[in-house]
Amino acid sequence: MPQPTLAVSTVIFALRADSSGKKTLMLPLVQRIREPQLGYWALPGGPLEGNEDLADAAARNLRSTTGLEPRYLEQLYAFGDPHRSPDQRVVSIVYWALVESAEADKAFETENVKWFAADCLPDLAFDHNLIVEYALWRLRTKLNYSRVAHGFLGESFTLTQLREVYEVVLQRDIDPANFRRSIETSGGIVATGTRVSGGSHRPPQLYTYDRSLNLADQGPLTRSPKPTSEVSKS
Amino acid sequence: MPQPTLAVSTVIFALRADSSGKKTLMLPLVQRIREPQLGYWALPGGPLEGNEDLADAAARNLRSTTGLEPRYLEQLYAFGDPHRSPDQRVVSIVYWALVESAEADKAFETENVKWFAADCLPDLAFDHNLIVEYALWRLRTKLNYSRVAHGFLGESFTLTQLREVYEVVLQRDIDPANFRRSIETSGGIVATGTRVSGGSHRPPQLYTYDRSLNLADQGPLTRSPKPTSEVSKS
DNA sequence: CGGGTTACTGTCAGGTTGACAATAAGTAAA
DNA sequence: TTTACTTATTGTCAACCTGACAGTAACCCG
Repeated sequence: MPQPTLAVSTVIFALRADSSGKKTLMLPLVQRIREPQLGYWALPGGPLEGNEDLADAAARNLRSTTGLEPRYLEQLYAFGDPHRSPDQRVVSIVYWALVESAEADKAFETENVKWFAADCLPDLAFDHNLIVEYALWRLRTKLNYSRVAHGFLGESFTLTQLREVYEVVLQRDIDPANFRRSIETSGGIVATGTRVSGGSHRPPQLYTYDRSLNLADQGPLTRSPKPTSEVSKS
Repeated sequence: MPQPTLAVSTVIFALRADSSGKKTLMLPLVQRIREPQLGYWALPGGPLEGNEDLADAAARNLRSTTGLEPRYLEQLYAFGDPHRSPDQRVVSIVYWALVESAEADKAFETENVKWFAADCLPDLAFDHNLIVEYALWRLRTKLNYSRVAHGFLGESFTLTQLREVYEVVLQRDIDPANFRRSIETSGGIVATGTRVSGGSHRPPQLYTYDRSLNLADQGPLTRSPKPTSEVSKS
């Protein structure tokens, strides 16, 4: 009895402007260029190579698909239903990733790679609709109790930018005052002191995530934060 | 380049009396009878067979290890570090399971299968210490926002039994009055009307989990509850 | 300098939570 | 039979958290 084929795929999320210009949660898909499911859109993925860690394999095909580095990468689930691929048995270990908005706009798009709005997908290859649905659920759930939101943003950001991430992903308006309070009390964020001028309004302050805290919330699996010499600075 | 070997293992939890008679969170381990890591204790597991779903494979080796049916079974994580097994590349898809206390006591124990207290394990084979640590973290985390606790109990139970599950797993005392209130308001539990007599105190009421709700909390992955004809009963 | 816009602070009512007092309903001992 | 003991169950209260929203601050632009 042959061993099942092992593949690694990734659900890549970014906030980008959709066709109407509104910031939307989007993900890149690739069009299948061979059977089975030729022509269908699918999650980027491929076989596990050589001596590569699972997460590295995910990062690699994220890079080859979008040309970008993920700011957040986490294992989602292993899908192994015997009939999820018509011909041969394939077990897919799926990761989900967040990439920064600013850079995601620079990502290449080709004939066979397109970005789709996460809540408005066509029929995808295999069980990939279910996979995306689950990734979306995980992202939304996790936004509420951990700090994944920074995966969509750059090094520093205003509270309004951070709030916008929540609003777009959770699809509801959030009171700016209450948002500020809850973020400030739950900690993990540090004011840089610098402000963004230029808007025709009071200039907002820039914040950074506190790297001395590790709130990725994966328990014992979390790689311990690299020992930065900055810890003693404050 | 050979495909990595794919294996399925399971962390099985049950509440059982330890040597001193105290209810403890325990798990069964098997002793390795071949290289690599001969003699070390390890999680029960084995290769994926034929046309079997991943969860079925986990359930199968849970049955063959403990002789019991799990009351709860969920995928934990796929471990694929290239060096986790010395000789060949093995990717393990690990599940975690809860079995009912009453029955767990009937489970067979042999020379090569023993139960260990979850918080007091020897050095295990491969990366299995890390795996158990993560499973334990997941169990404790999940106890707080979902209804997994019933996986340790039978069909019906008193609130004290339910509370005891929380106390043993989370290793802290819980106020019975507050526990009752929080369980009652969060719902999902139904009084059966019958009481347990025999104790030298006021007889407690028996409760059942409300099967019409699905609070396993796996989002879209949750198999929808079997359409029972009982739904229309109430 | 005044209007427009967003940043930020303050307040208040309602809900939730933990600590703990009080009562209920059994068994067992006196 | 009455009292003691044990757990079940209900009630109360203060501290805290949250959502709604009013009010002030600081910038740009005309």
